[in-house]
Amino acid sequence: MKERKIPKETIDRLPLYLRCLEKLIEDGEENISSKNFSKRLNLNSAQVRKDLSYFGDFGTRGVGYKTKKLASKIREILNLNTKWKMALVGVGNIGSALLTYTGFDERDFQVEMAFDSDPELIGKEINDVEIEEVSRLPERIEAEEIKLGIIAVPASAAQEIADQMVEGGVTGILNFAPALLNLPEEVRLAQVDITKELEQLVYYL
Amino acid sequence: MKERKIPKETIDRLPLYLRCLEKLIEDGEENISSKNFSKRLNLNSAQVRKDLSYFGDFGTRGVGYKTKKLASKIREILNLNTKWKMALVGVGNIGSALLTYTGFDERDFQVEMAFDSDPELIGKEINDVEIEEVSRLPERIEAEEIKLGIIAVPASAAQEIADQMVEGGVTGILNFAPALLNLPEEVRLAQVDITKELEQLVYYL
DNA sequence: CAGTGTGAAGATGTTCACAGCG
DNA sequence: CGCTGTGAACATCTTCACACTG
Repeated sequence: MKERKIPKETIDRLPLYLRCLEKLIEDGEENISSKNFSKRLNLNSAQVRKDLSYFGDFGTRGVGYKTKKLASKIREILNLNTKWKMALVGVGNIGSALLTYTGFDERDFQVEMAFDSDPELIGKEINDVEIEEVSRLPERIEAEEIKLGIIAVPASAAQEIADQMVEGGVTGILNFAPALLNLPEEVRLAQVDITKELEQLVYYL
Repeated sequence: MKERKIPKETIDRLPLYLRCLEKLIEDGEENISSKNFSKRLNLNSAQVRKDLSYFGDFGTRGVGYKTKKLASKIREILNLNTKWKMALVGVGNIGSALLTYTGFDERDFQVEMAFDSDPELIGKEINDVEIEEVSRLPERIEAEEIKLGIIAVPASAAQEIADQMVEGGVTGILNFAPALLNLPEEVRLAQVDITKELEQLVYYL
């Protein structure tokens, strides 16, 4: 293992490796080669080996990678050994879908609190989460030490919410609003932009 | 303008340019320089100029780009001059959020039909769209000449739905299921993978 | 001897720097 | 004179090819 800088593309692929491994483990597979891996994920096998080698020598020459050991290693690399509690802001279409979303691995991610500005919604419960008044956001996430925020408000309100999240001590934001957020250096952003995806998609059609 | 191959990263940025331009137009701005553009989008100004120059010489030296002209040019490049009708499959959390989603520019994208396998849902209407039996999917999208499909079913069912969409003549798929789809060469895929985004995000925290 | 780990080559994307135009 | 458009330099990422090992 070398102390090289890790390409962000490699980080991009780690979740895919992990997902693939978990399927293999379920099927009772004990080992997987980079070749087999690469076939399943439509990658080059050298890519797989290089990606994994950034983090250590996990493989066995002549054999491949042990599925369980590698999965556990990747979970460790990705910081998936604590359950991440998240604060959701904006309980509209997307927000309420996320509150009942079953796609998160419950081991890893959980929406712990939800906020909205609509008085009609305050106090309601969705999936055991009570919707709170958005003005309490910074105070509440600070008190509960929540480090992950999800923004599901209209674009026009997104920056303000982001600022409040940062104020409350969040270090990562998942943003569904089609807005460019200005964040301090140390706060990481992941953007999910459905319209942008569609616009790109139709370019190629 | 050269006949060079256009980087996919450039295509990635076009929707952002467009969104920025539309805001500028709203504000009554007639021109924008690559420098100003780059500040708003956190890019290098040479990047902006290079991206735009792939499609023609849209700028005026000493002045910049005409906001309206450029916006209209980008819409043309992205194929946003027809309204894209979409077929949604899977009216669960995410699916129903998409049916009432107001984030699509209605000029460009519209969910035209929706399908599910749950008999409880068939026949119901959400936002003027009647939910149909998923077995009718290929036939119906072929009849209506729908070219864009949205997959919002569990990962285990995603490939099957994708196949049926292709059978019905879809040429682009937006997939929300955390599954790797196998598609014919000519069908384009856009993937929205919330859990993957979160997993990447926490790597950096 | 099959399959990893990795330098080196190749491909792709970004930034610099400046000629040249309006 | 300011700003575009663009070769050339630079940076990053991917793939090749093979030495080496379990």
